[in-house]
Amino acid sequence: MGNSGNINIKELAQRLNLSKSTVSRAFRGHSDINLETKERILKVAKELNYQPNHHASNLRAQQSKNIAIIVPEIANNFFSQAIDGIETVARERGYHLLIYLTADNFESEVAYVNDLYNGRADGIIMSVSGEANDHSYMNKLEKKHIPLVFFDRVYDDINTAKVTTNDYASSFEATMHLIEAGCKNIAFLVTNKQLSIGKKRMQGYLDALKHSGLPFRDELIVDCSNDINKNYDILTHAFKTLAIDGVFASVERLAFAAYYVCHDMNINIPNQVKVISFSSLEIAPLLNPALTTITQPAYDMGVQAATLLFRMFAGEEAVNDQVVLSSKIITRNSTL
Amino acid sequence: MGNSGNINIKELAQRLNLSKSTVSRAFRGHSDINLETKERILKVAKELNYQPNHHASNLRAQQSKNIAIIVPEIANNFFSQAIDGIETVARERGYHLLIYLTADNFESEVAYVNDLYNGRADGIIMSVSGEANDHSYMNKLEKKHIPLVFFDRVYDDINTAKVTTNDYASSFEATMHLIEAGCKNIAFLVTNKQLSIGKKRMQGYLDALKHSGLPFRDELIVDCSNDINKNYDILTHAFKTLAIDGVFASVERLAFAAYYVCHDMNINIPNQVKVISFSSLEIAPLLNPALTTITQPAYDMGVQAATLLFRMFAGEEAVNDQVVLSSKIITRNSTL
DNA sequence: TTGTATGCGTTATCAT
DNA sequence: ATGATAACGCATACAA
Repeated sequence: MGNSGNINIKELAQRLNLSKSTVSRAFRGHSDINLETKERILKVAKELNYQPNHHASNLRAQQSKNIAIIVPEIANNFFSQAIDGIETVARERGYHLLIYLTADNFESEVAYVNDLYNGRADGIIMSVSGEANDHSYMNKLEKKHIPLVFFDRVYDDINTAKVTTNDYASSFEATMHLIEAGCKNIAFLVTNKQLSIGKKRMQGYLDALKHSGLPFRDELIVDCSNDINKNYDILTHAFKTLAIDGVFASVERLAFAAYYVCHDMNINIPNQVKVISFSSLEIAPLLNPALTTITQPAYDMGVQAATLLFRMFAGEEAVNDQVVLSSKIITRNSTL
Repeated sequence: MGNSGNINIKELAQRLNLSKSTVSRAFRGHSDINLETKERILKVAKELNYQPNHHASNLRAQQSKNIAIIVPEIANNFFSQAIDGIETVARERGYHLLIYLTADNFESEVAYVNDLYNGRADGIIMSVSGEANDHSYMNKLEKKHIPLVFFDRVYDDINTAKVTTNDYASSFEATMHLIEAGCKNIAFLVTNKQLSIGKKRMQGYLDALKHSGLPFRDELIVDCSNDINKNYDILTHAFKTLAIDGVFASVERLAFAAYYVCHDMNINIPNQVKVISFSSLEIAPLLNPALTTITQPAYDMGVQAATLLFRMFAGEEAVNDQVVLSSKIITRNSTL
């Protein structure tokens, strides 16, 4: 038997009475090779379960056919749908997907990126962690010629391709929607005010208030955490003290927290408080009450991000490409 | 400048006036090396962004430090939570995660598995596609010494480590719950009757009927698809014709479909129809009405699956390990 | 059309 | 403690 099941090109060539090069040619597209020889090789290869070793091939080719996806979390409607989109494009092109979860931890993010300088991935698609820090470390990627595409949550100061949605405009619109529904004390729920995405959404909120002549109250910007229990407490306190009659959640998770709190405090949605939220939840209509959402084209964003990355692989200077897709506000009972 | 940003061990050694071997030693744990030399090497390496090439290292070591995860879909509460669990364990051990989505397509599954014989991954964690077919092709993995762990959706005839939940028992219990709530005509919603997981859950349903002396009606086994519109039609027809007063959804998605249909047909849940479902939805309490669920420990299953895989990496004969975790029935308003 | 030889970047063995 | 060298498995340039 020998080392059963670990046949390499050399052994295969011996069994076929051919040279390694000829066998190799059978597996590559180009290079001349006799059709019959090729078929004979492939047939035996299949029988013996031979496949060219990935590391050896890639060491020569200096590429991995891997794409690294770095996201804060995966158990999240938005990100899982986006990954789905990336997968569709990557699979078409024969690329593989590596997944990294930062849990919004900046150190993890840095560690992952640093771990990708070694050829494990040919490119990176990333939605950045929530923490505000020095991210110049990312510039090293450029030096290594590893293409990078940001999506949704981006670092504005890093010069690379980006796929985002019209956060400012839809936030403005969402806030106007609440105002038109009669809300006067609208809370804006954020997880991280510093993050560019939080800023843009907040700016839309602020400008809508101003546009409508409503006063801005700093307390109504409710800075939440990633901890579900803490958020419950934060929101409970907010509802107790702020006379809130409208909630704009910049992130799905915070809308759910608001639902739980309102339920427990016997606050009726939408009669006493109206709620709108960024959300990719497909069953938003099934909630009690059905949630009015600003729905981002998550899947499509993934497709676009992957497409940009492949453009960069092809040598096109896509670094400056900024794709902006539109979110859609879907009105449901929570803002009736 | 030269080929900027693509420094290798040879160049690094030259700049340091050292040999490749010494530089290499600085990066590996073992082998003797002068501490000062080591620090000097690491310092310069960091400055130049040098990292040992992944393909070269792995070609030598004959391993990739990659784990392949093959699942039907990722935009799914259960699977994304399970992946989260796998990630936690894998990250701890310095392993990377490759993700493959089969969309319940058997050909894709086969293609992916076949694509993993080449060293790209050291092991596979898999939840199988829904189609019933000949899966003996998987035995090749064993020959290649690529450890395999199934979770949740398994092929019973493939002899390898498995992580599942007590599907039969919890299905029995779930059905009993409906019966005790007064249901007489309980529909069982499946996506694929052939798949082992569907069978086990169905058996629990059947035995509970028998146990309670309720008649079994074949029409009440409602075979659904993966297409959301088709399911809507199938269920609408079922509700129109079968006098259903209870629904047991073997899969989350089908419970949602039932919710939509009931809403549109003005069927009140739980007054006219009670609904229970396998589900990993974290916001089940927020649904209208709150959904009674059989909740699988998704995250934990991922952790267990990964742990088993590492045990196999370590050479332990875990092939026969069958971990069975318990699901939990959480009663909510949909079965009140 | 096929074979020979070299190098991809690393690490382990053996020498010094 | 450090250096020279072979080998991991493959794919190409060149020779035949």
